[in-house]
Amino acid sequence: MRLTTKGRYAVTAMLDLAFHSQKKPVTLTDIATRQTISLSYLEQLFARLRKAGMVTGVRGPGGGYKLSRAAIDINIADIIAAVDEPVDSTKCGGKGDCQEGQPCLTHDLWMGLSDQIRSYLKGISLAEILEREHVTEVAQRQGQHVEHVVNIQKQEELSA
Amino acid sequence: MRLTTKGRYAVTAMLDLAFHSQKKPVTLTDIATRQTISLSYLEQLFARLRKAGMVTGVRGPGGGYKLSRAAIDINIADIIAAVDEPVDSTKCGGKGDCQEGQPCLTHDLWMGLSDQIRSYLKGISLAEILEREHVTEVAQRQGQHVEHVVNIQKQEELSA
DNA sequence: GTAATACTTGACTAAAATACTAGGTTTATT
DNA sequence: AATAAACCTAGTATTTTAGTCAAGTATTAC
Repeated sequence: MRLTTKGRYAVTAMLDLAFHSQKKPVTLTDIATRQTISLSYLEQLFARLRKAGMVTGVRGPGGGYKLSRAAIDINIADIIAAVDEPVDSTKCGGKGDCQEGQPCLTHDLWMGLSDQIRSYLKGISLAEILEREHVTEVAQRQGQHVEHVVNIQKQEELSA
Repeated sequence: MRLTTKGRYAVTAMLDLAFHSQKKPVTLTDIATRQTISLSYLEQLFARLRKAGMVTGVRGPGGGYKLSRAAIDINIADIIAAVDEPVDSTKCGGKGDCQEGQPCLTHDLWMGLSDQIRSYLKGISLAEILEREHVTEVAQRQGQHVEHVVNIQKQEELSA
């Protein structure tokens, strides 16, 4: 499990999508504008997210992207895994037969830690982040849409 | 908080150091050999770890590196922070005044998540990882100390 | 059907990070 | 003095990141 800016872009875009695609699909142009990410870079990321089955593209005028599942069923670990190249972090190809068994000692240690982080991020859904952060932070700053937010959360609870 | 191969190398090296520096200092050459990391790369990493006050260098023959504190007082987040360049992940320099307040929405969301990961990793010490992983995995492979392992496992079961 | 809008694909690139190489200088032990 | 080790500095090849650019294909409103 790696945590890079690429993964951050993906999570950021997915959060934006989860927040804005309640009614109609959201265009990548919109996300690119709001999050100041280049459109083509977003296209690359969303191609992977689509292959991973997390988003659905709607073509034609009025189209865009929407989440394939409810926001509560999409976790952070899957988003990051979708856009990241899977790197083989072991030098022995996972066979555990480095010289004298020792070098793989810390490989195992690290991978155990990595798994912990992964399962931790698996336990966090888009919906949870929006719930947790959004209402307190953003609605305050924007000073509006508070009722709207609350309504959306209720809808999500029903569909979950 | 980023999680890259650089951080993994640092954690790996620190785990190796924690494991092998019980009595005398450990040379970077030893770590480089065991973990198949280039010596000079290790030197770069340990220069940062030393500046962060996590390791102490002992010069001269018989010298090497040792932990500055007990392994239980060194956490993973600090190790990664020590070797990583701090990147400003906000486009507005943390001032929160991107256009119309919107772009910083997801910045905040992500940084909240990043803080969660950081505090999670802050709660994991080198000593804990060694305890948790080491005995079961490595000793088995080495084909010795089995009784010792069994005893420790029983202790873990009791404490679990 | 045409046009508008959206998504797809592939080639390319500048900049940064990664991992390493080489060569030195101190410092302390023997 | 010789040696072993940390410590320092600079450079460098490779890979990844974070895009850009160009030319498509697909869908729907009209």
